[in-house]
Amino acid sequence: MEAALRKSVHGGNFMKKEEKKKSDRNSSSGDEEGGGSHEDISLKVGNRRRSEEVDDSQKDLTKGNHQEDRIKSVKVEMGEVMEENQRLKMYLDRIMKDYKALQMQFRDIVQQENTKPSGSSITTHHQEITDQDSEFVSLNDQSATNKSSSKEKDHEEDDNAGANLALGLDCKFDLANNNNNQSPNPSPETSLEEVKEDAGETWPPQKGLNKRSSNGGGDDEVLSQQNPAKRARVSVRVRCDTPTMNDGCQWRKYGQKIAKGNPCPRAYYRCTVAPNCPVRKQVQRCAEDMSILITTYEGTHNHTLPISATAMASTTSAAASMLISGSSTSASTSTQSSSAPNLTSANINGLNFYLSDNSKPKPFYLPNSSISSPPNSFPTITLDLTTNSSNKLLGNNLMNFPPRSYSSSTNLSFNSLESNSLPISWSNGVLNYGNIHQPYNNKNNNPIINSLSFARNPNQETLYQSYLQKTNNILNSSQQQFHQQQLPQETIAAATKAITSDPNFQSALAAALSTIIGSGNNQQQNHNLSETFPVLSSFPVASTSNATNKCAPSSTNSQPGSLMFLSPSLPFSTSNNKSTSPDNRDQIS
DNA sequence: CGGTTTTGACCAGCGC
DNA sequence: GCGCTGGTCAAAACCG
Repeated sequence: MEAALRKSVHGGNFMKKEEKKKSDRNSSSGDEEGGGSHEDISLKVGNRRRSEEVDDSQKDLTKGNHQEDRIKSVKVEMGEVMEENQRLKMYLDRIMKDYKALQMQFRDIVQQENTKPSGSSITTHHQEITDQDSEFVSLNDQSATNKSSSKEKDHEEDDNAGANLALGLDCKFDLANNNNNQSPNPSPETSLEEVKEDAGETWPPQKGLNKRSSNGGGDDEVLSQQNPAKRARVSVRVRCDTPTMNDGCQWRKYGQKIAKGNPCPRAYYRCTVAPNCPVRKQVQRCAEDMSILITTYEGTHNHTLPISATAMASTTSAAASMLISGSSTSASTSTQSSSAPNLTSANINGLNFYLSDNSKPKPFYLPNSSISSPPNSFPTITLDLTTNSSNKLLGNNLMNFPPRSYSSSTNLSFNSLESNSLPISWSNGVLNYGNIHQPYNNKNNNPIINSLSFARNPNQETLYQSYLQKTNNILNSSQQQFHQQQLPQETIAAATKAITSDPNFQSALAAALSTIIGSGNNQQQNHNLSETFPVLSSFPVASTSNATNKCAPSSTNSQPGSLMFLSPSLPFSTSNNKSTSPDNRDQIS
């Protein structure tokens, strides 16, 4: 009975679909006869329609009529294809131009950084960018700052193999040194320490950490150096059904507590990648929406991060940097009225972060975030990755994300950059790295096979380094040519840093380009892309296939005439990153 | 057996 | 001072 019902329903649907298809076919063929242009029709739709046209044409042939119609339709079809071709070429040209311009700008920035005296205060926007850059480095890899030289020697091989490349700005510094052969400018170590002191970013358990001296002095020493007023937290909201998200790090649960106002327990984790790593995180389900996982990071890793962990670290570090720099900058912008929120800005890793009132532009890449400084608490920036923002890219503009606030805090919105900005799409708050779907396997803690889609293997790193050298040569020869492009300096600087300093961004670019070029034969496309953009060959170009990210439900439907990046994927997986899931036993109702 | 999780207890900050 | 709350500790339990 039930089966019969279902069958009938199915049949009904099928009939409806068939009818609709027919009507579509008729209407489309009518369009063809009208010779109308189909600017906004995507490849997919176009292909389907073309195949249907072929069917129609065959029917026509069987009737012995309309041979001319068929020729006509084929001509129209060819016209469409050519149009699409032109459009794609145009996109590719634009991307190429931007790409090269960004490379050039990046080189300029590197040179400027090399000649810039360290420790100066933020006075101009550009300098702000570079300062934030340093901050980003420090937040990501404090091994450079905290670890003694002996330890660095111990991990020299590891660093050479992966760390430098894994961490965006390390890569950048290497690039600067390799390419320019210039004397070590303010070494990363130097600038990093400054920034680190500035940020006060390592975990200083604000309350009662020192109360138990038996714990050992490792953390206490760190804690005593912290500036409690400047501890930043980065909260990441992710919609996922797994107990915790895999951000690439190893965590050990050390506590669980029922927090007020939330029936779900809050779990406390501590980073166990390094014995004395001060980084901790709290994981809690959102009370309003149990499907939302809120992960709050605090502190800075004092060790080299696994490649798989750099994405999340970059994201959170950038956000934390923004938060910290925002507060410091706002302190300096005393001309603003006290009633209105000060305009604060930062640029971390190529991301423009602005804290501003409503009258100010708010260029942001991240679709949803907010910053809050609740009384008696630490400044916290929240990255809301739960909403499915439009991934559309229209022309050169990045998308406008509507601000979304979920706390009584300063809202951050994301406006498009100026034209000529990178056509990189952020989806769900994080740069869309494509959609390589790795089966979860972290038992061996292998960063390569970890869930992050942009992990590289050593060979790719070698390729990348060789590419960097190549790139520099190309840049030298083409610098003049591209200097003629009058692109907004700040925009380019931001985008340049984003693309050059963070391999993740490069992977994203690869994914974006492969998506732009087409969704047909991905491997072929990626191969071609790699030829066009050698840097892309250094990274595992994120597949744009329709693999799904467990935590980021696919929200993309290719739309006609728009450049779409496929399924949003986070720079981390939401599957458990440990063989024994920390939260498997959570009493999350 | 070693690493991780669980869970009750402890402590400090804060508001009343 | 007292109670509440958040954060942490550490012994026991658990797991591969």
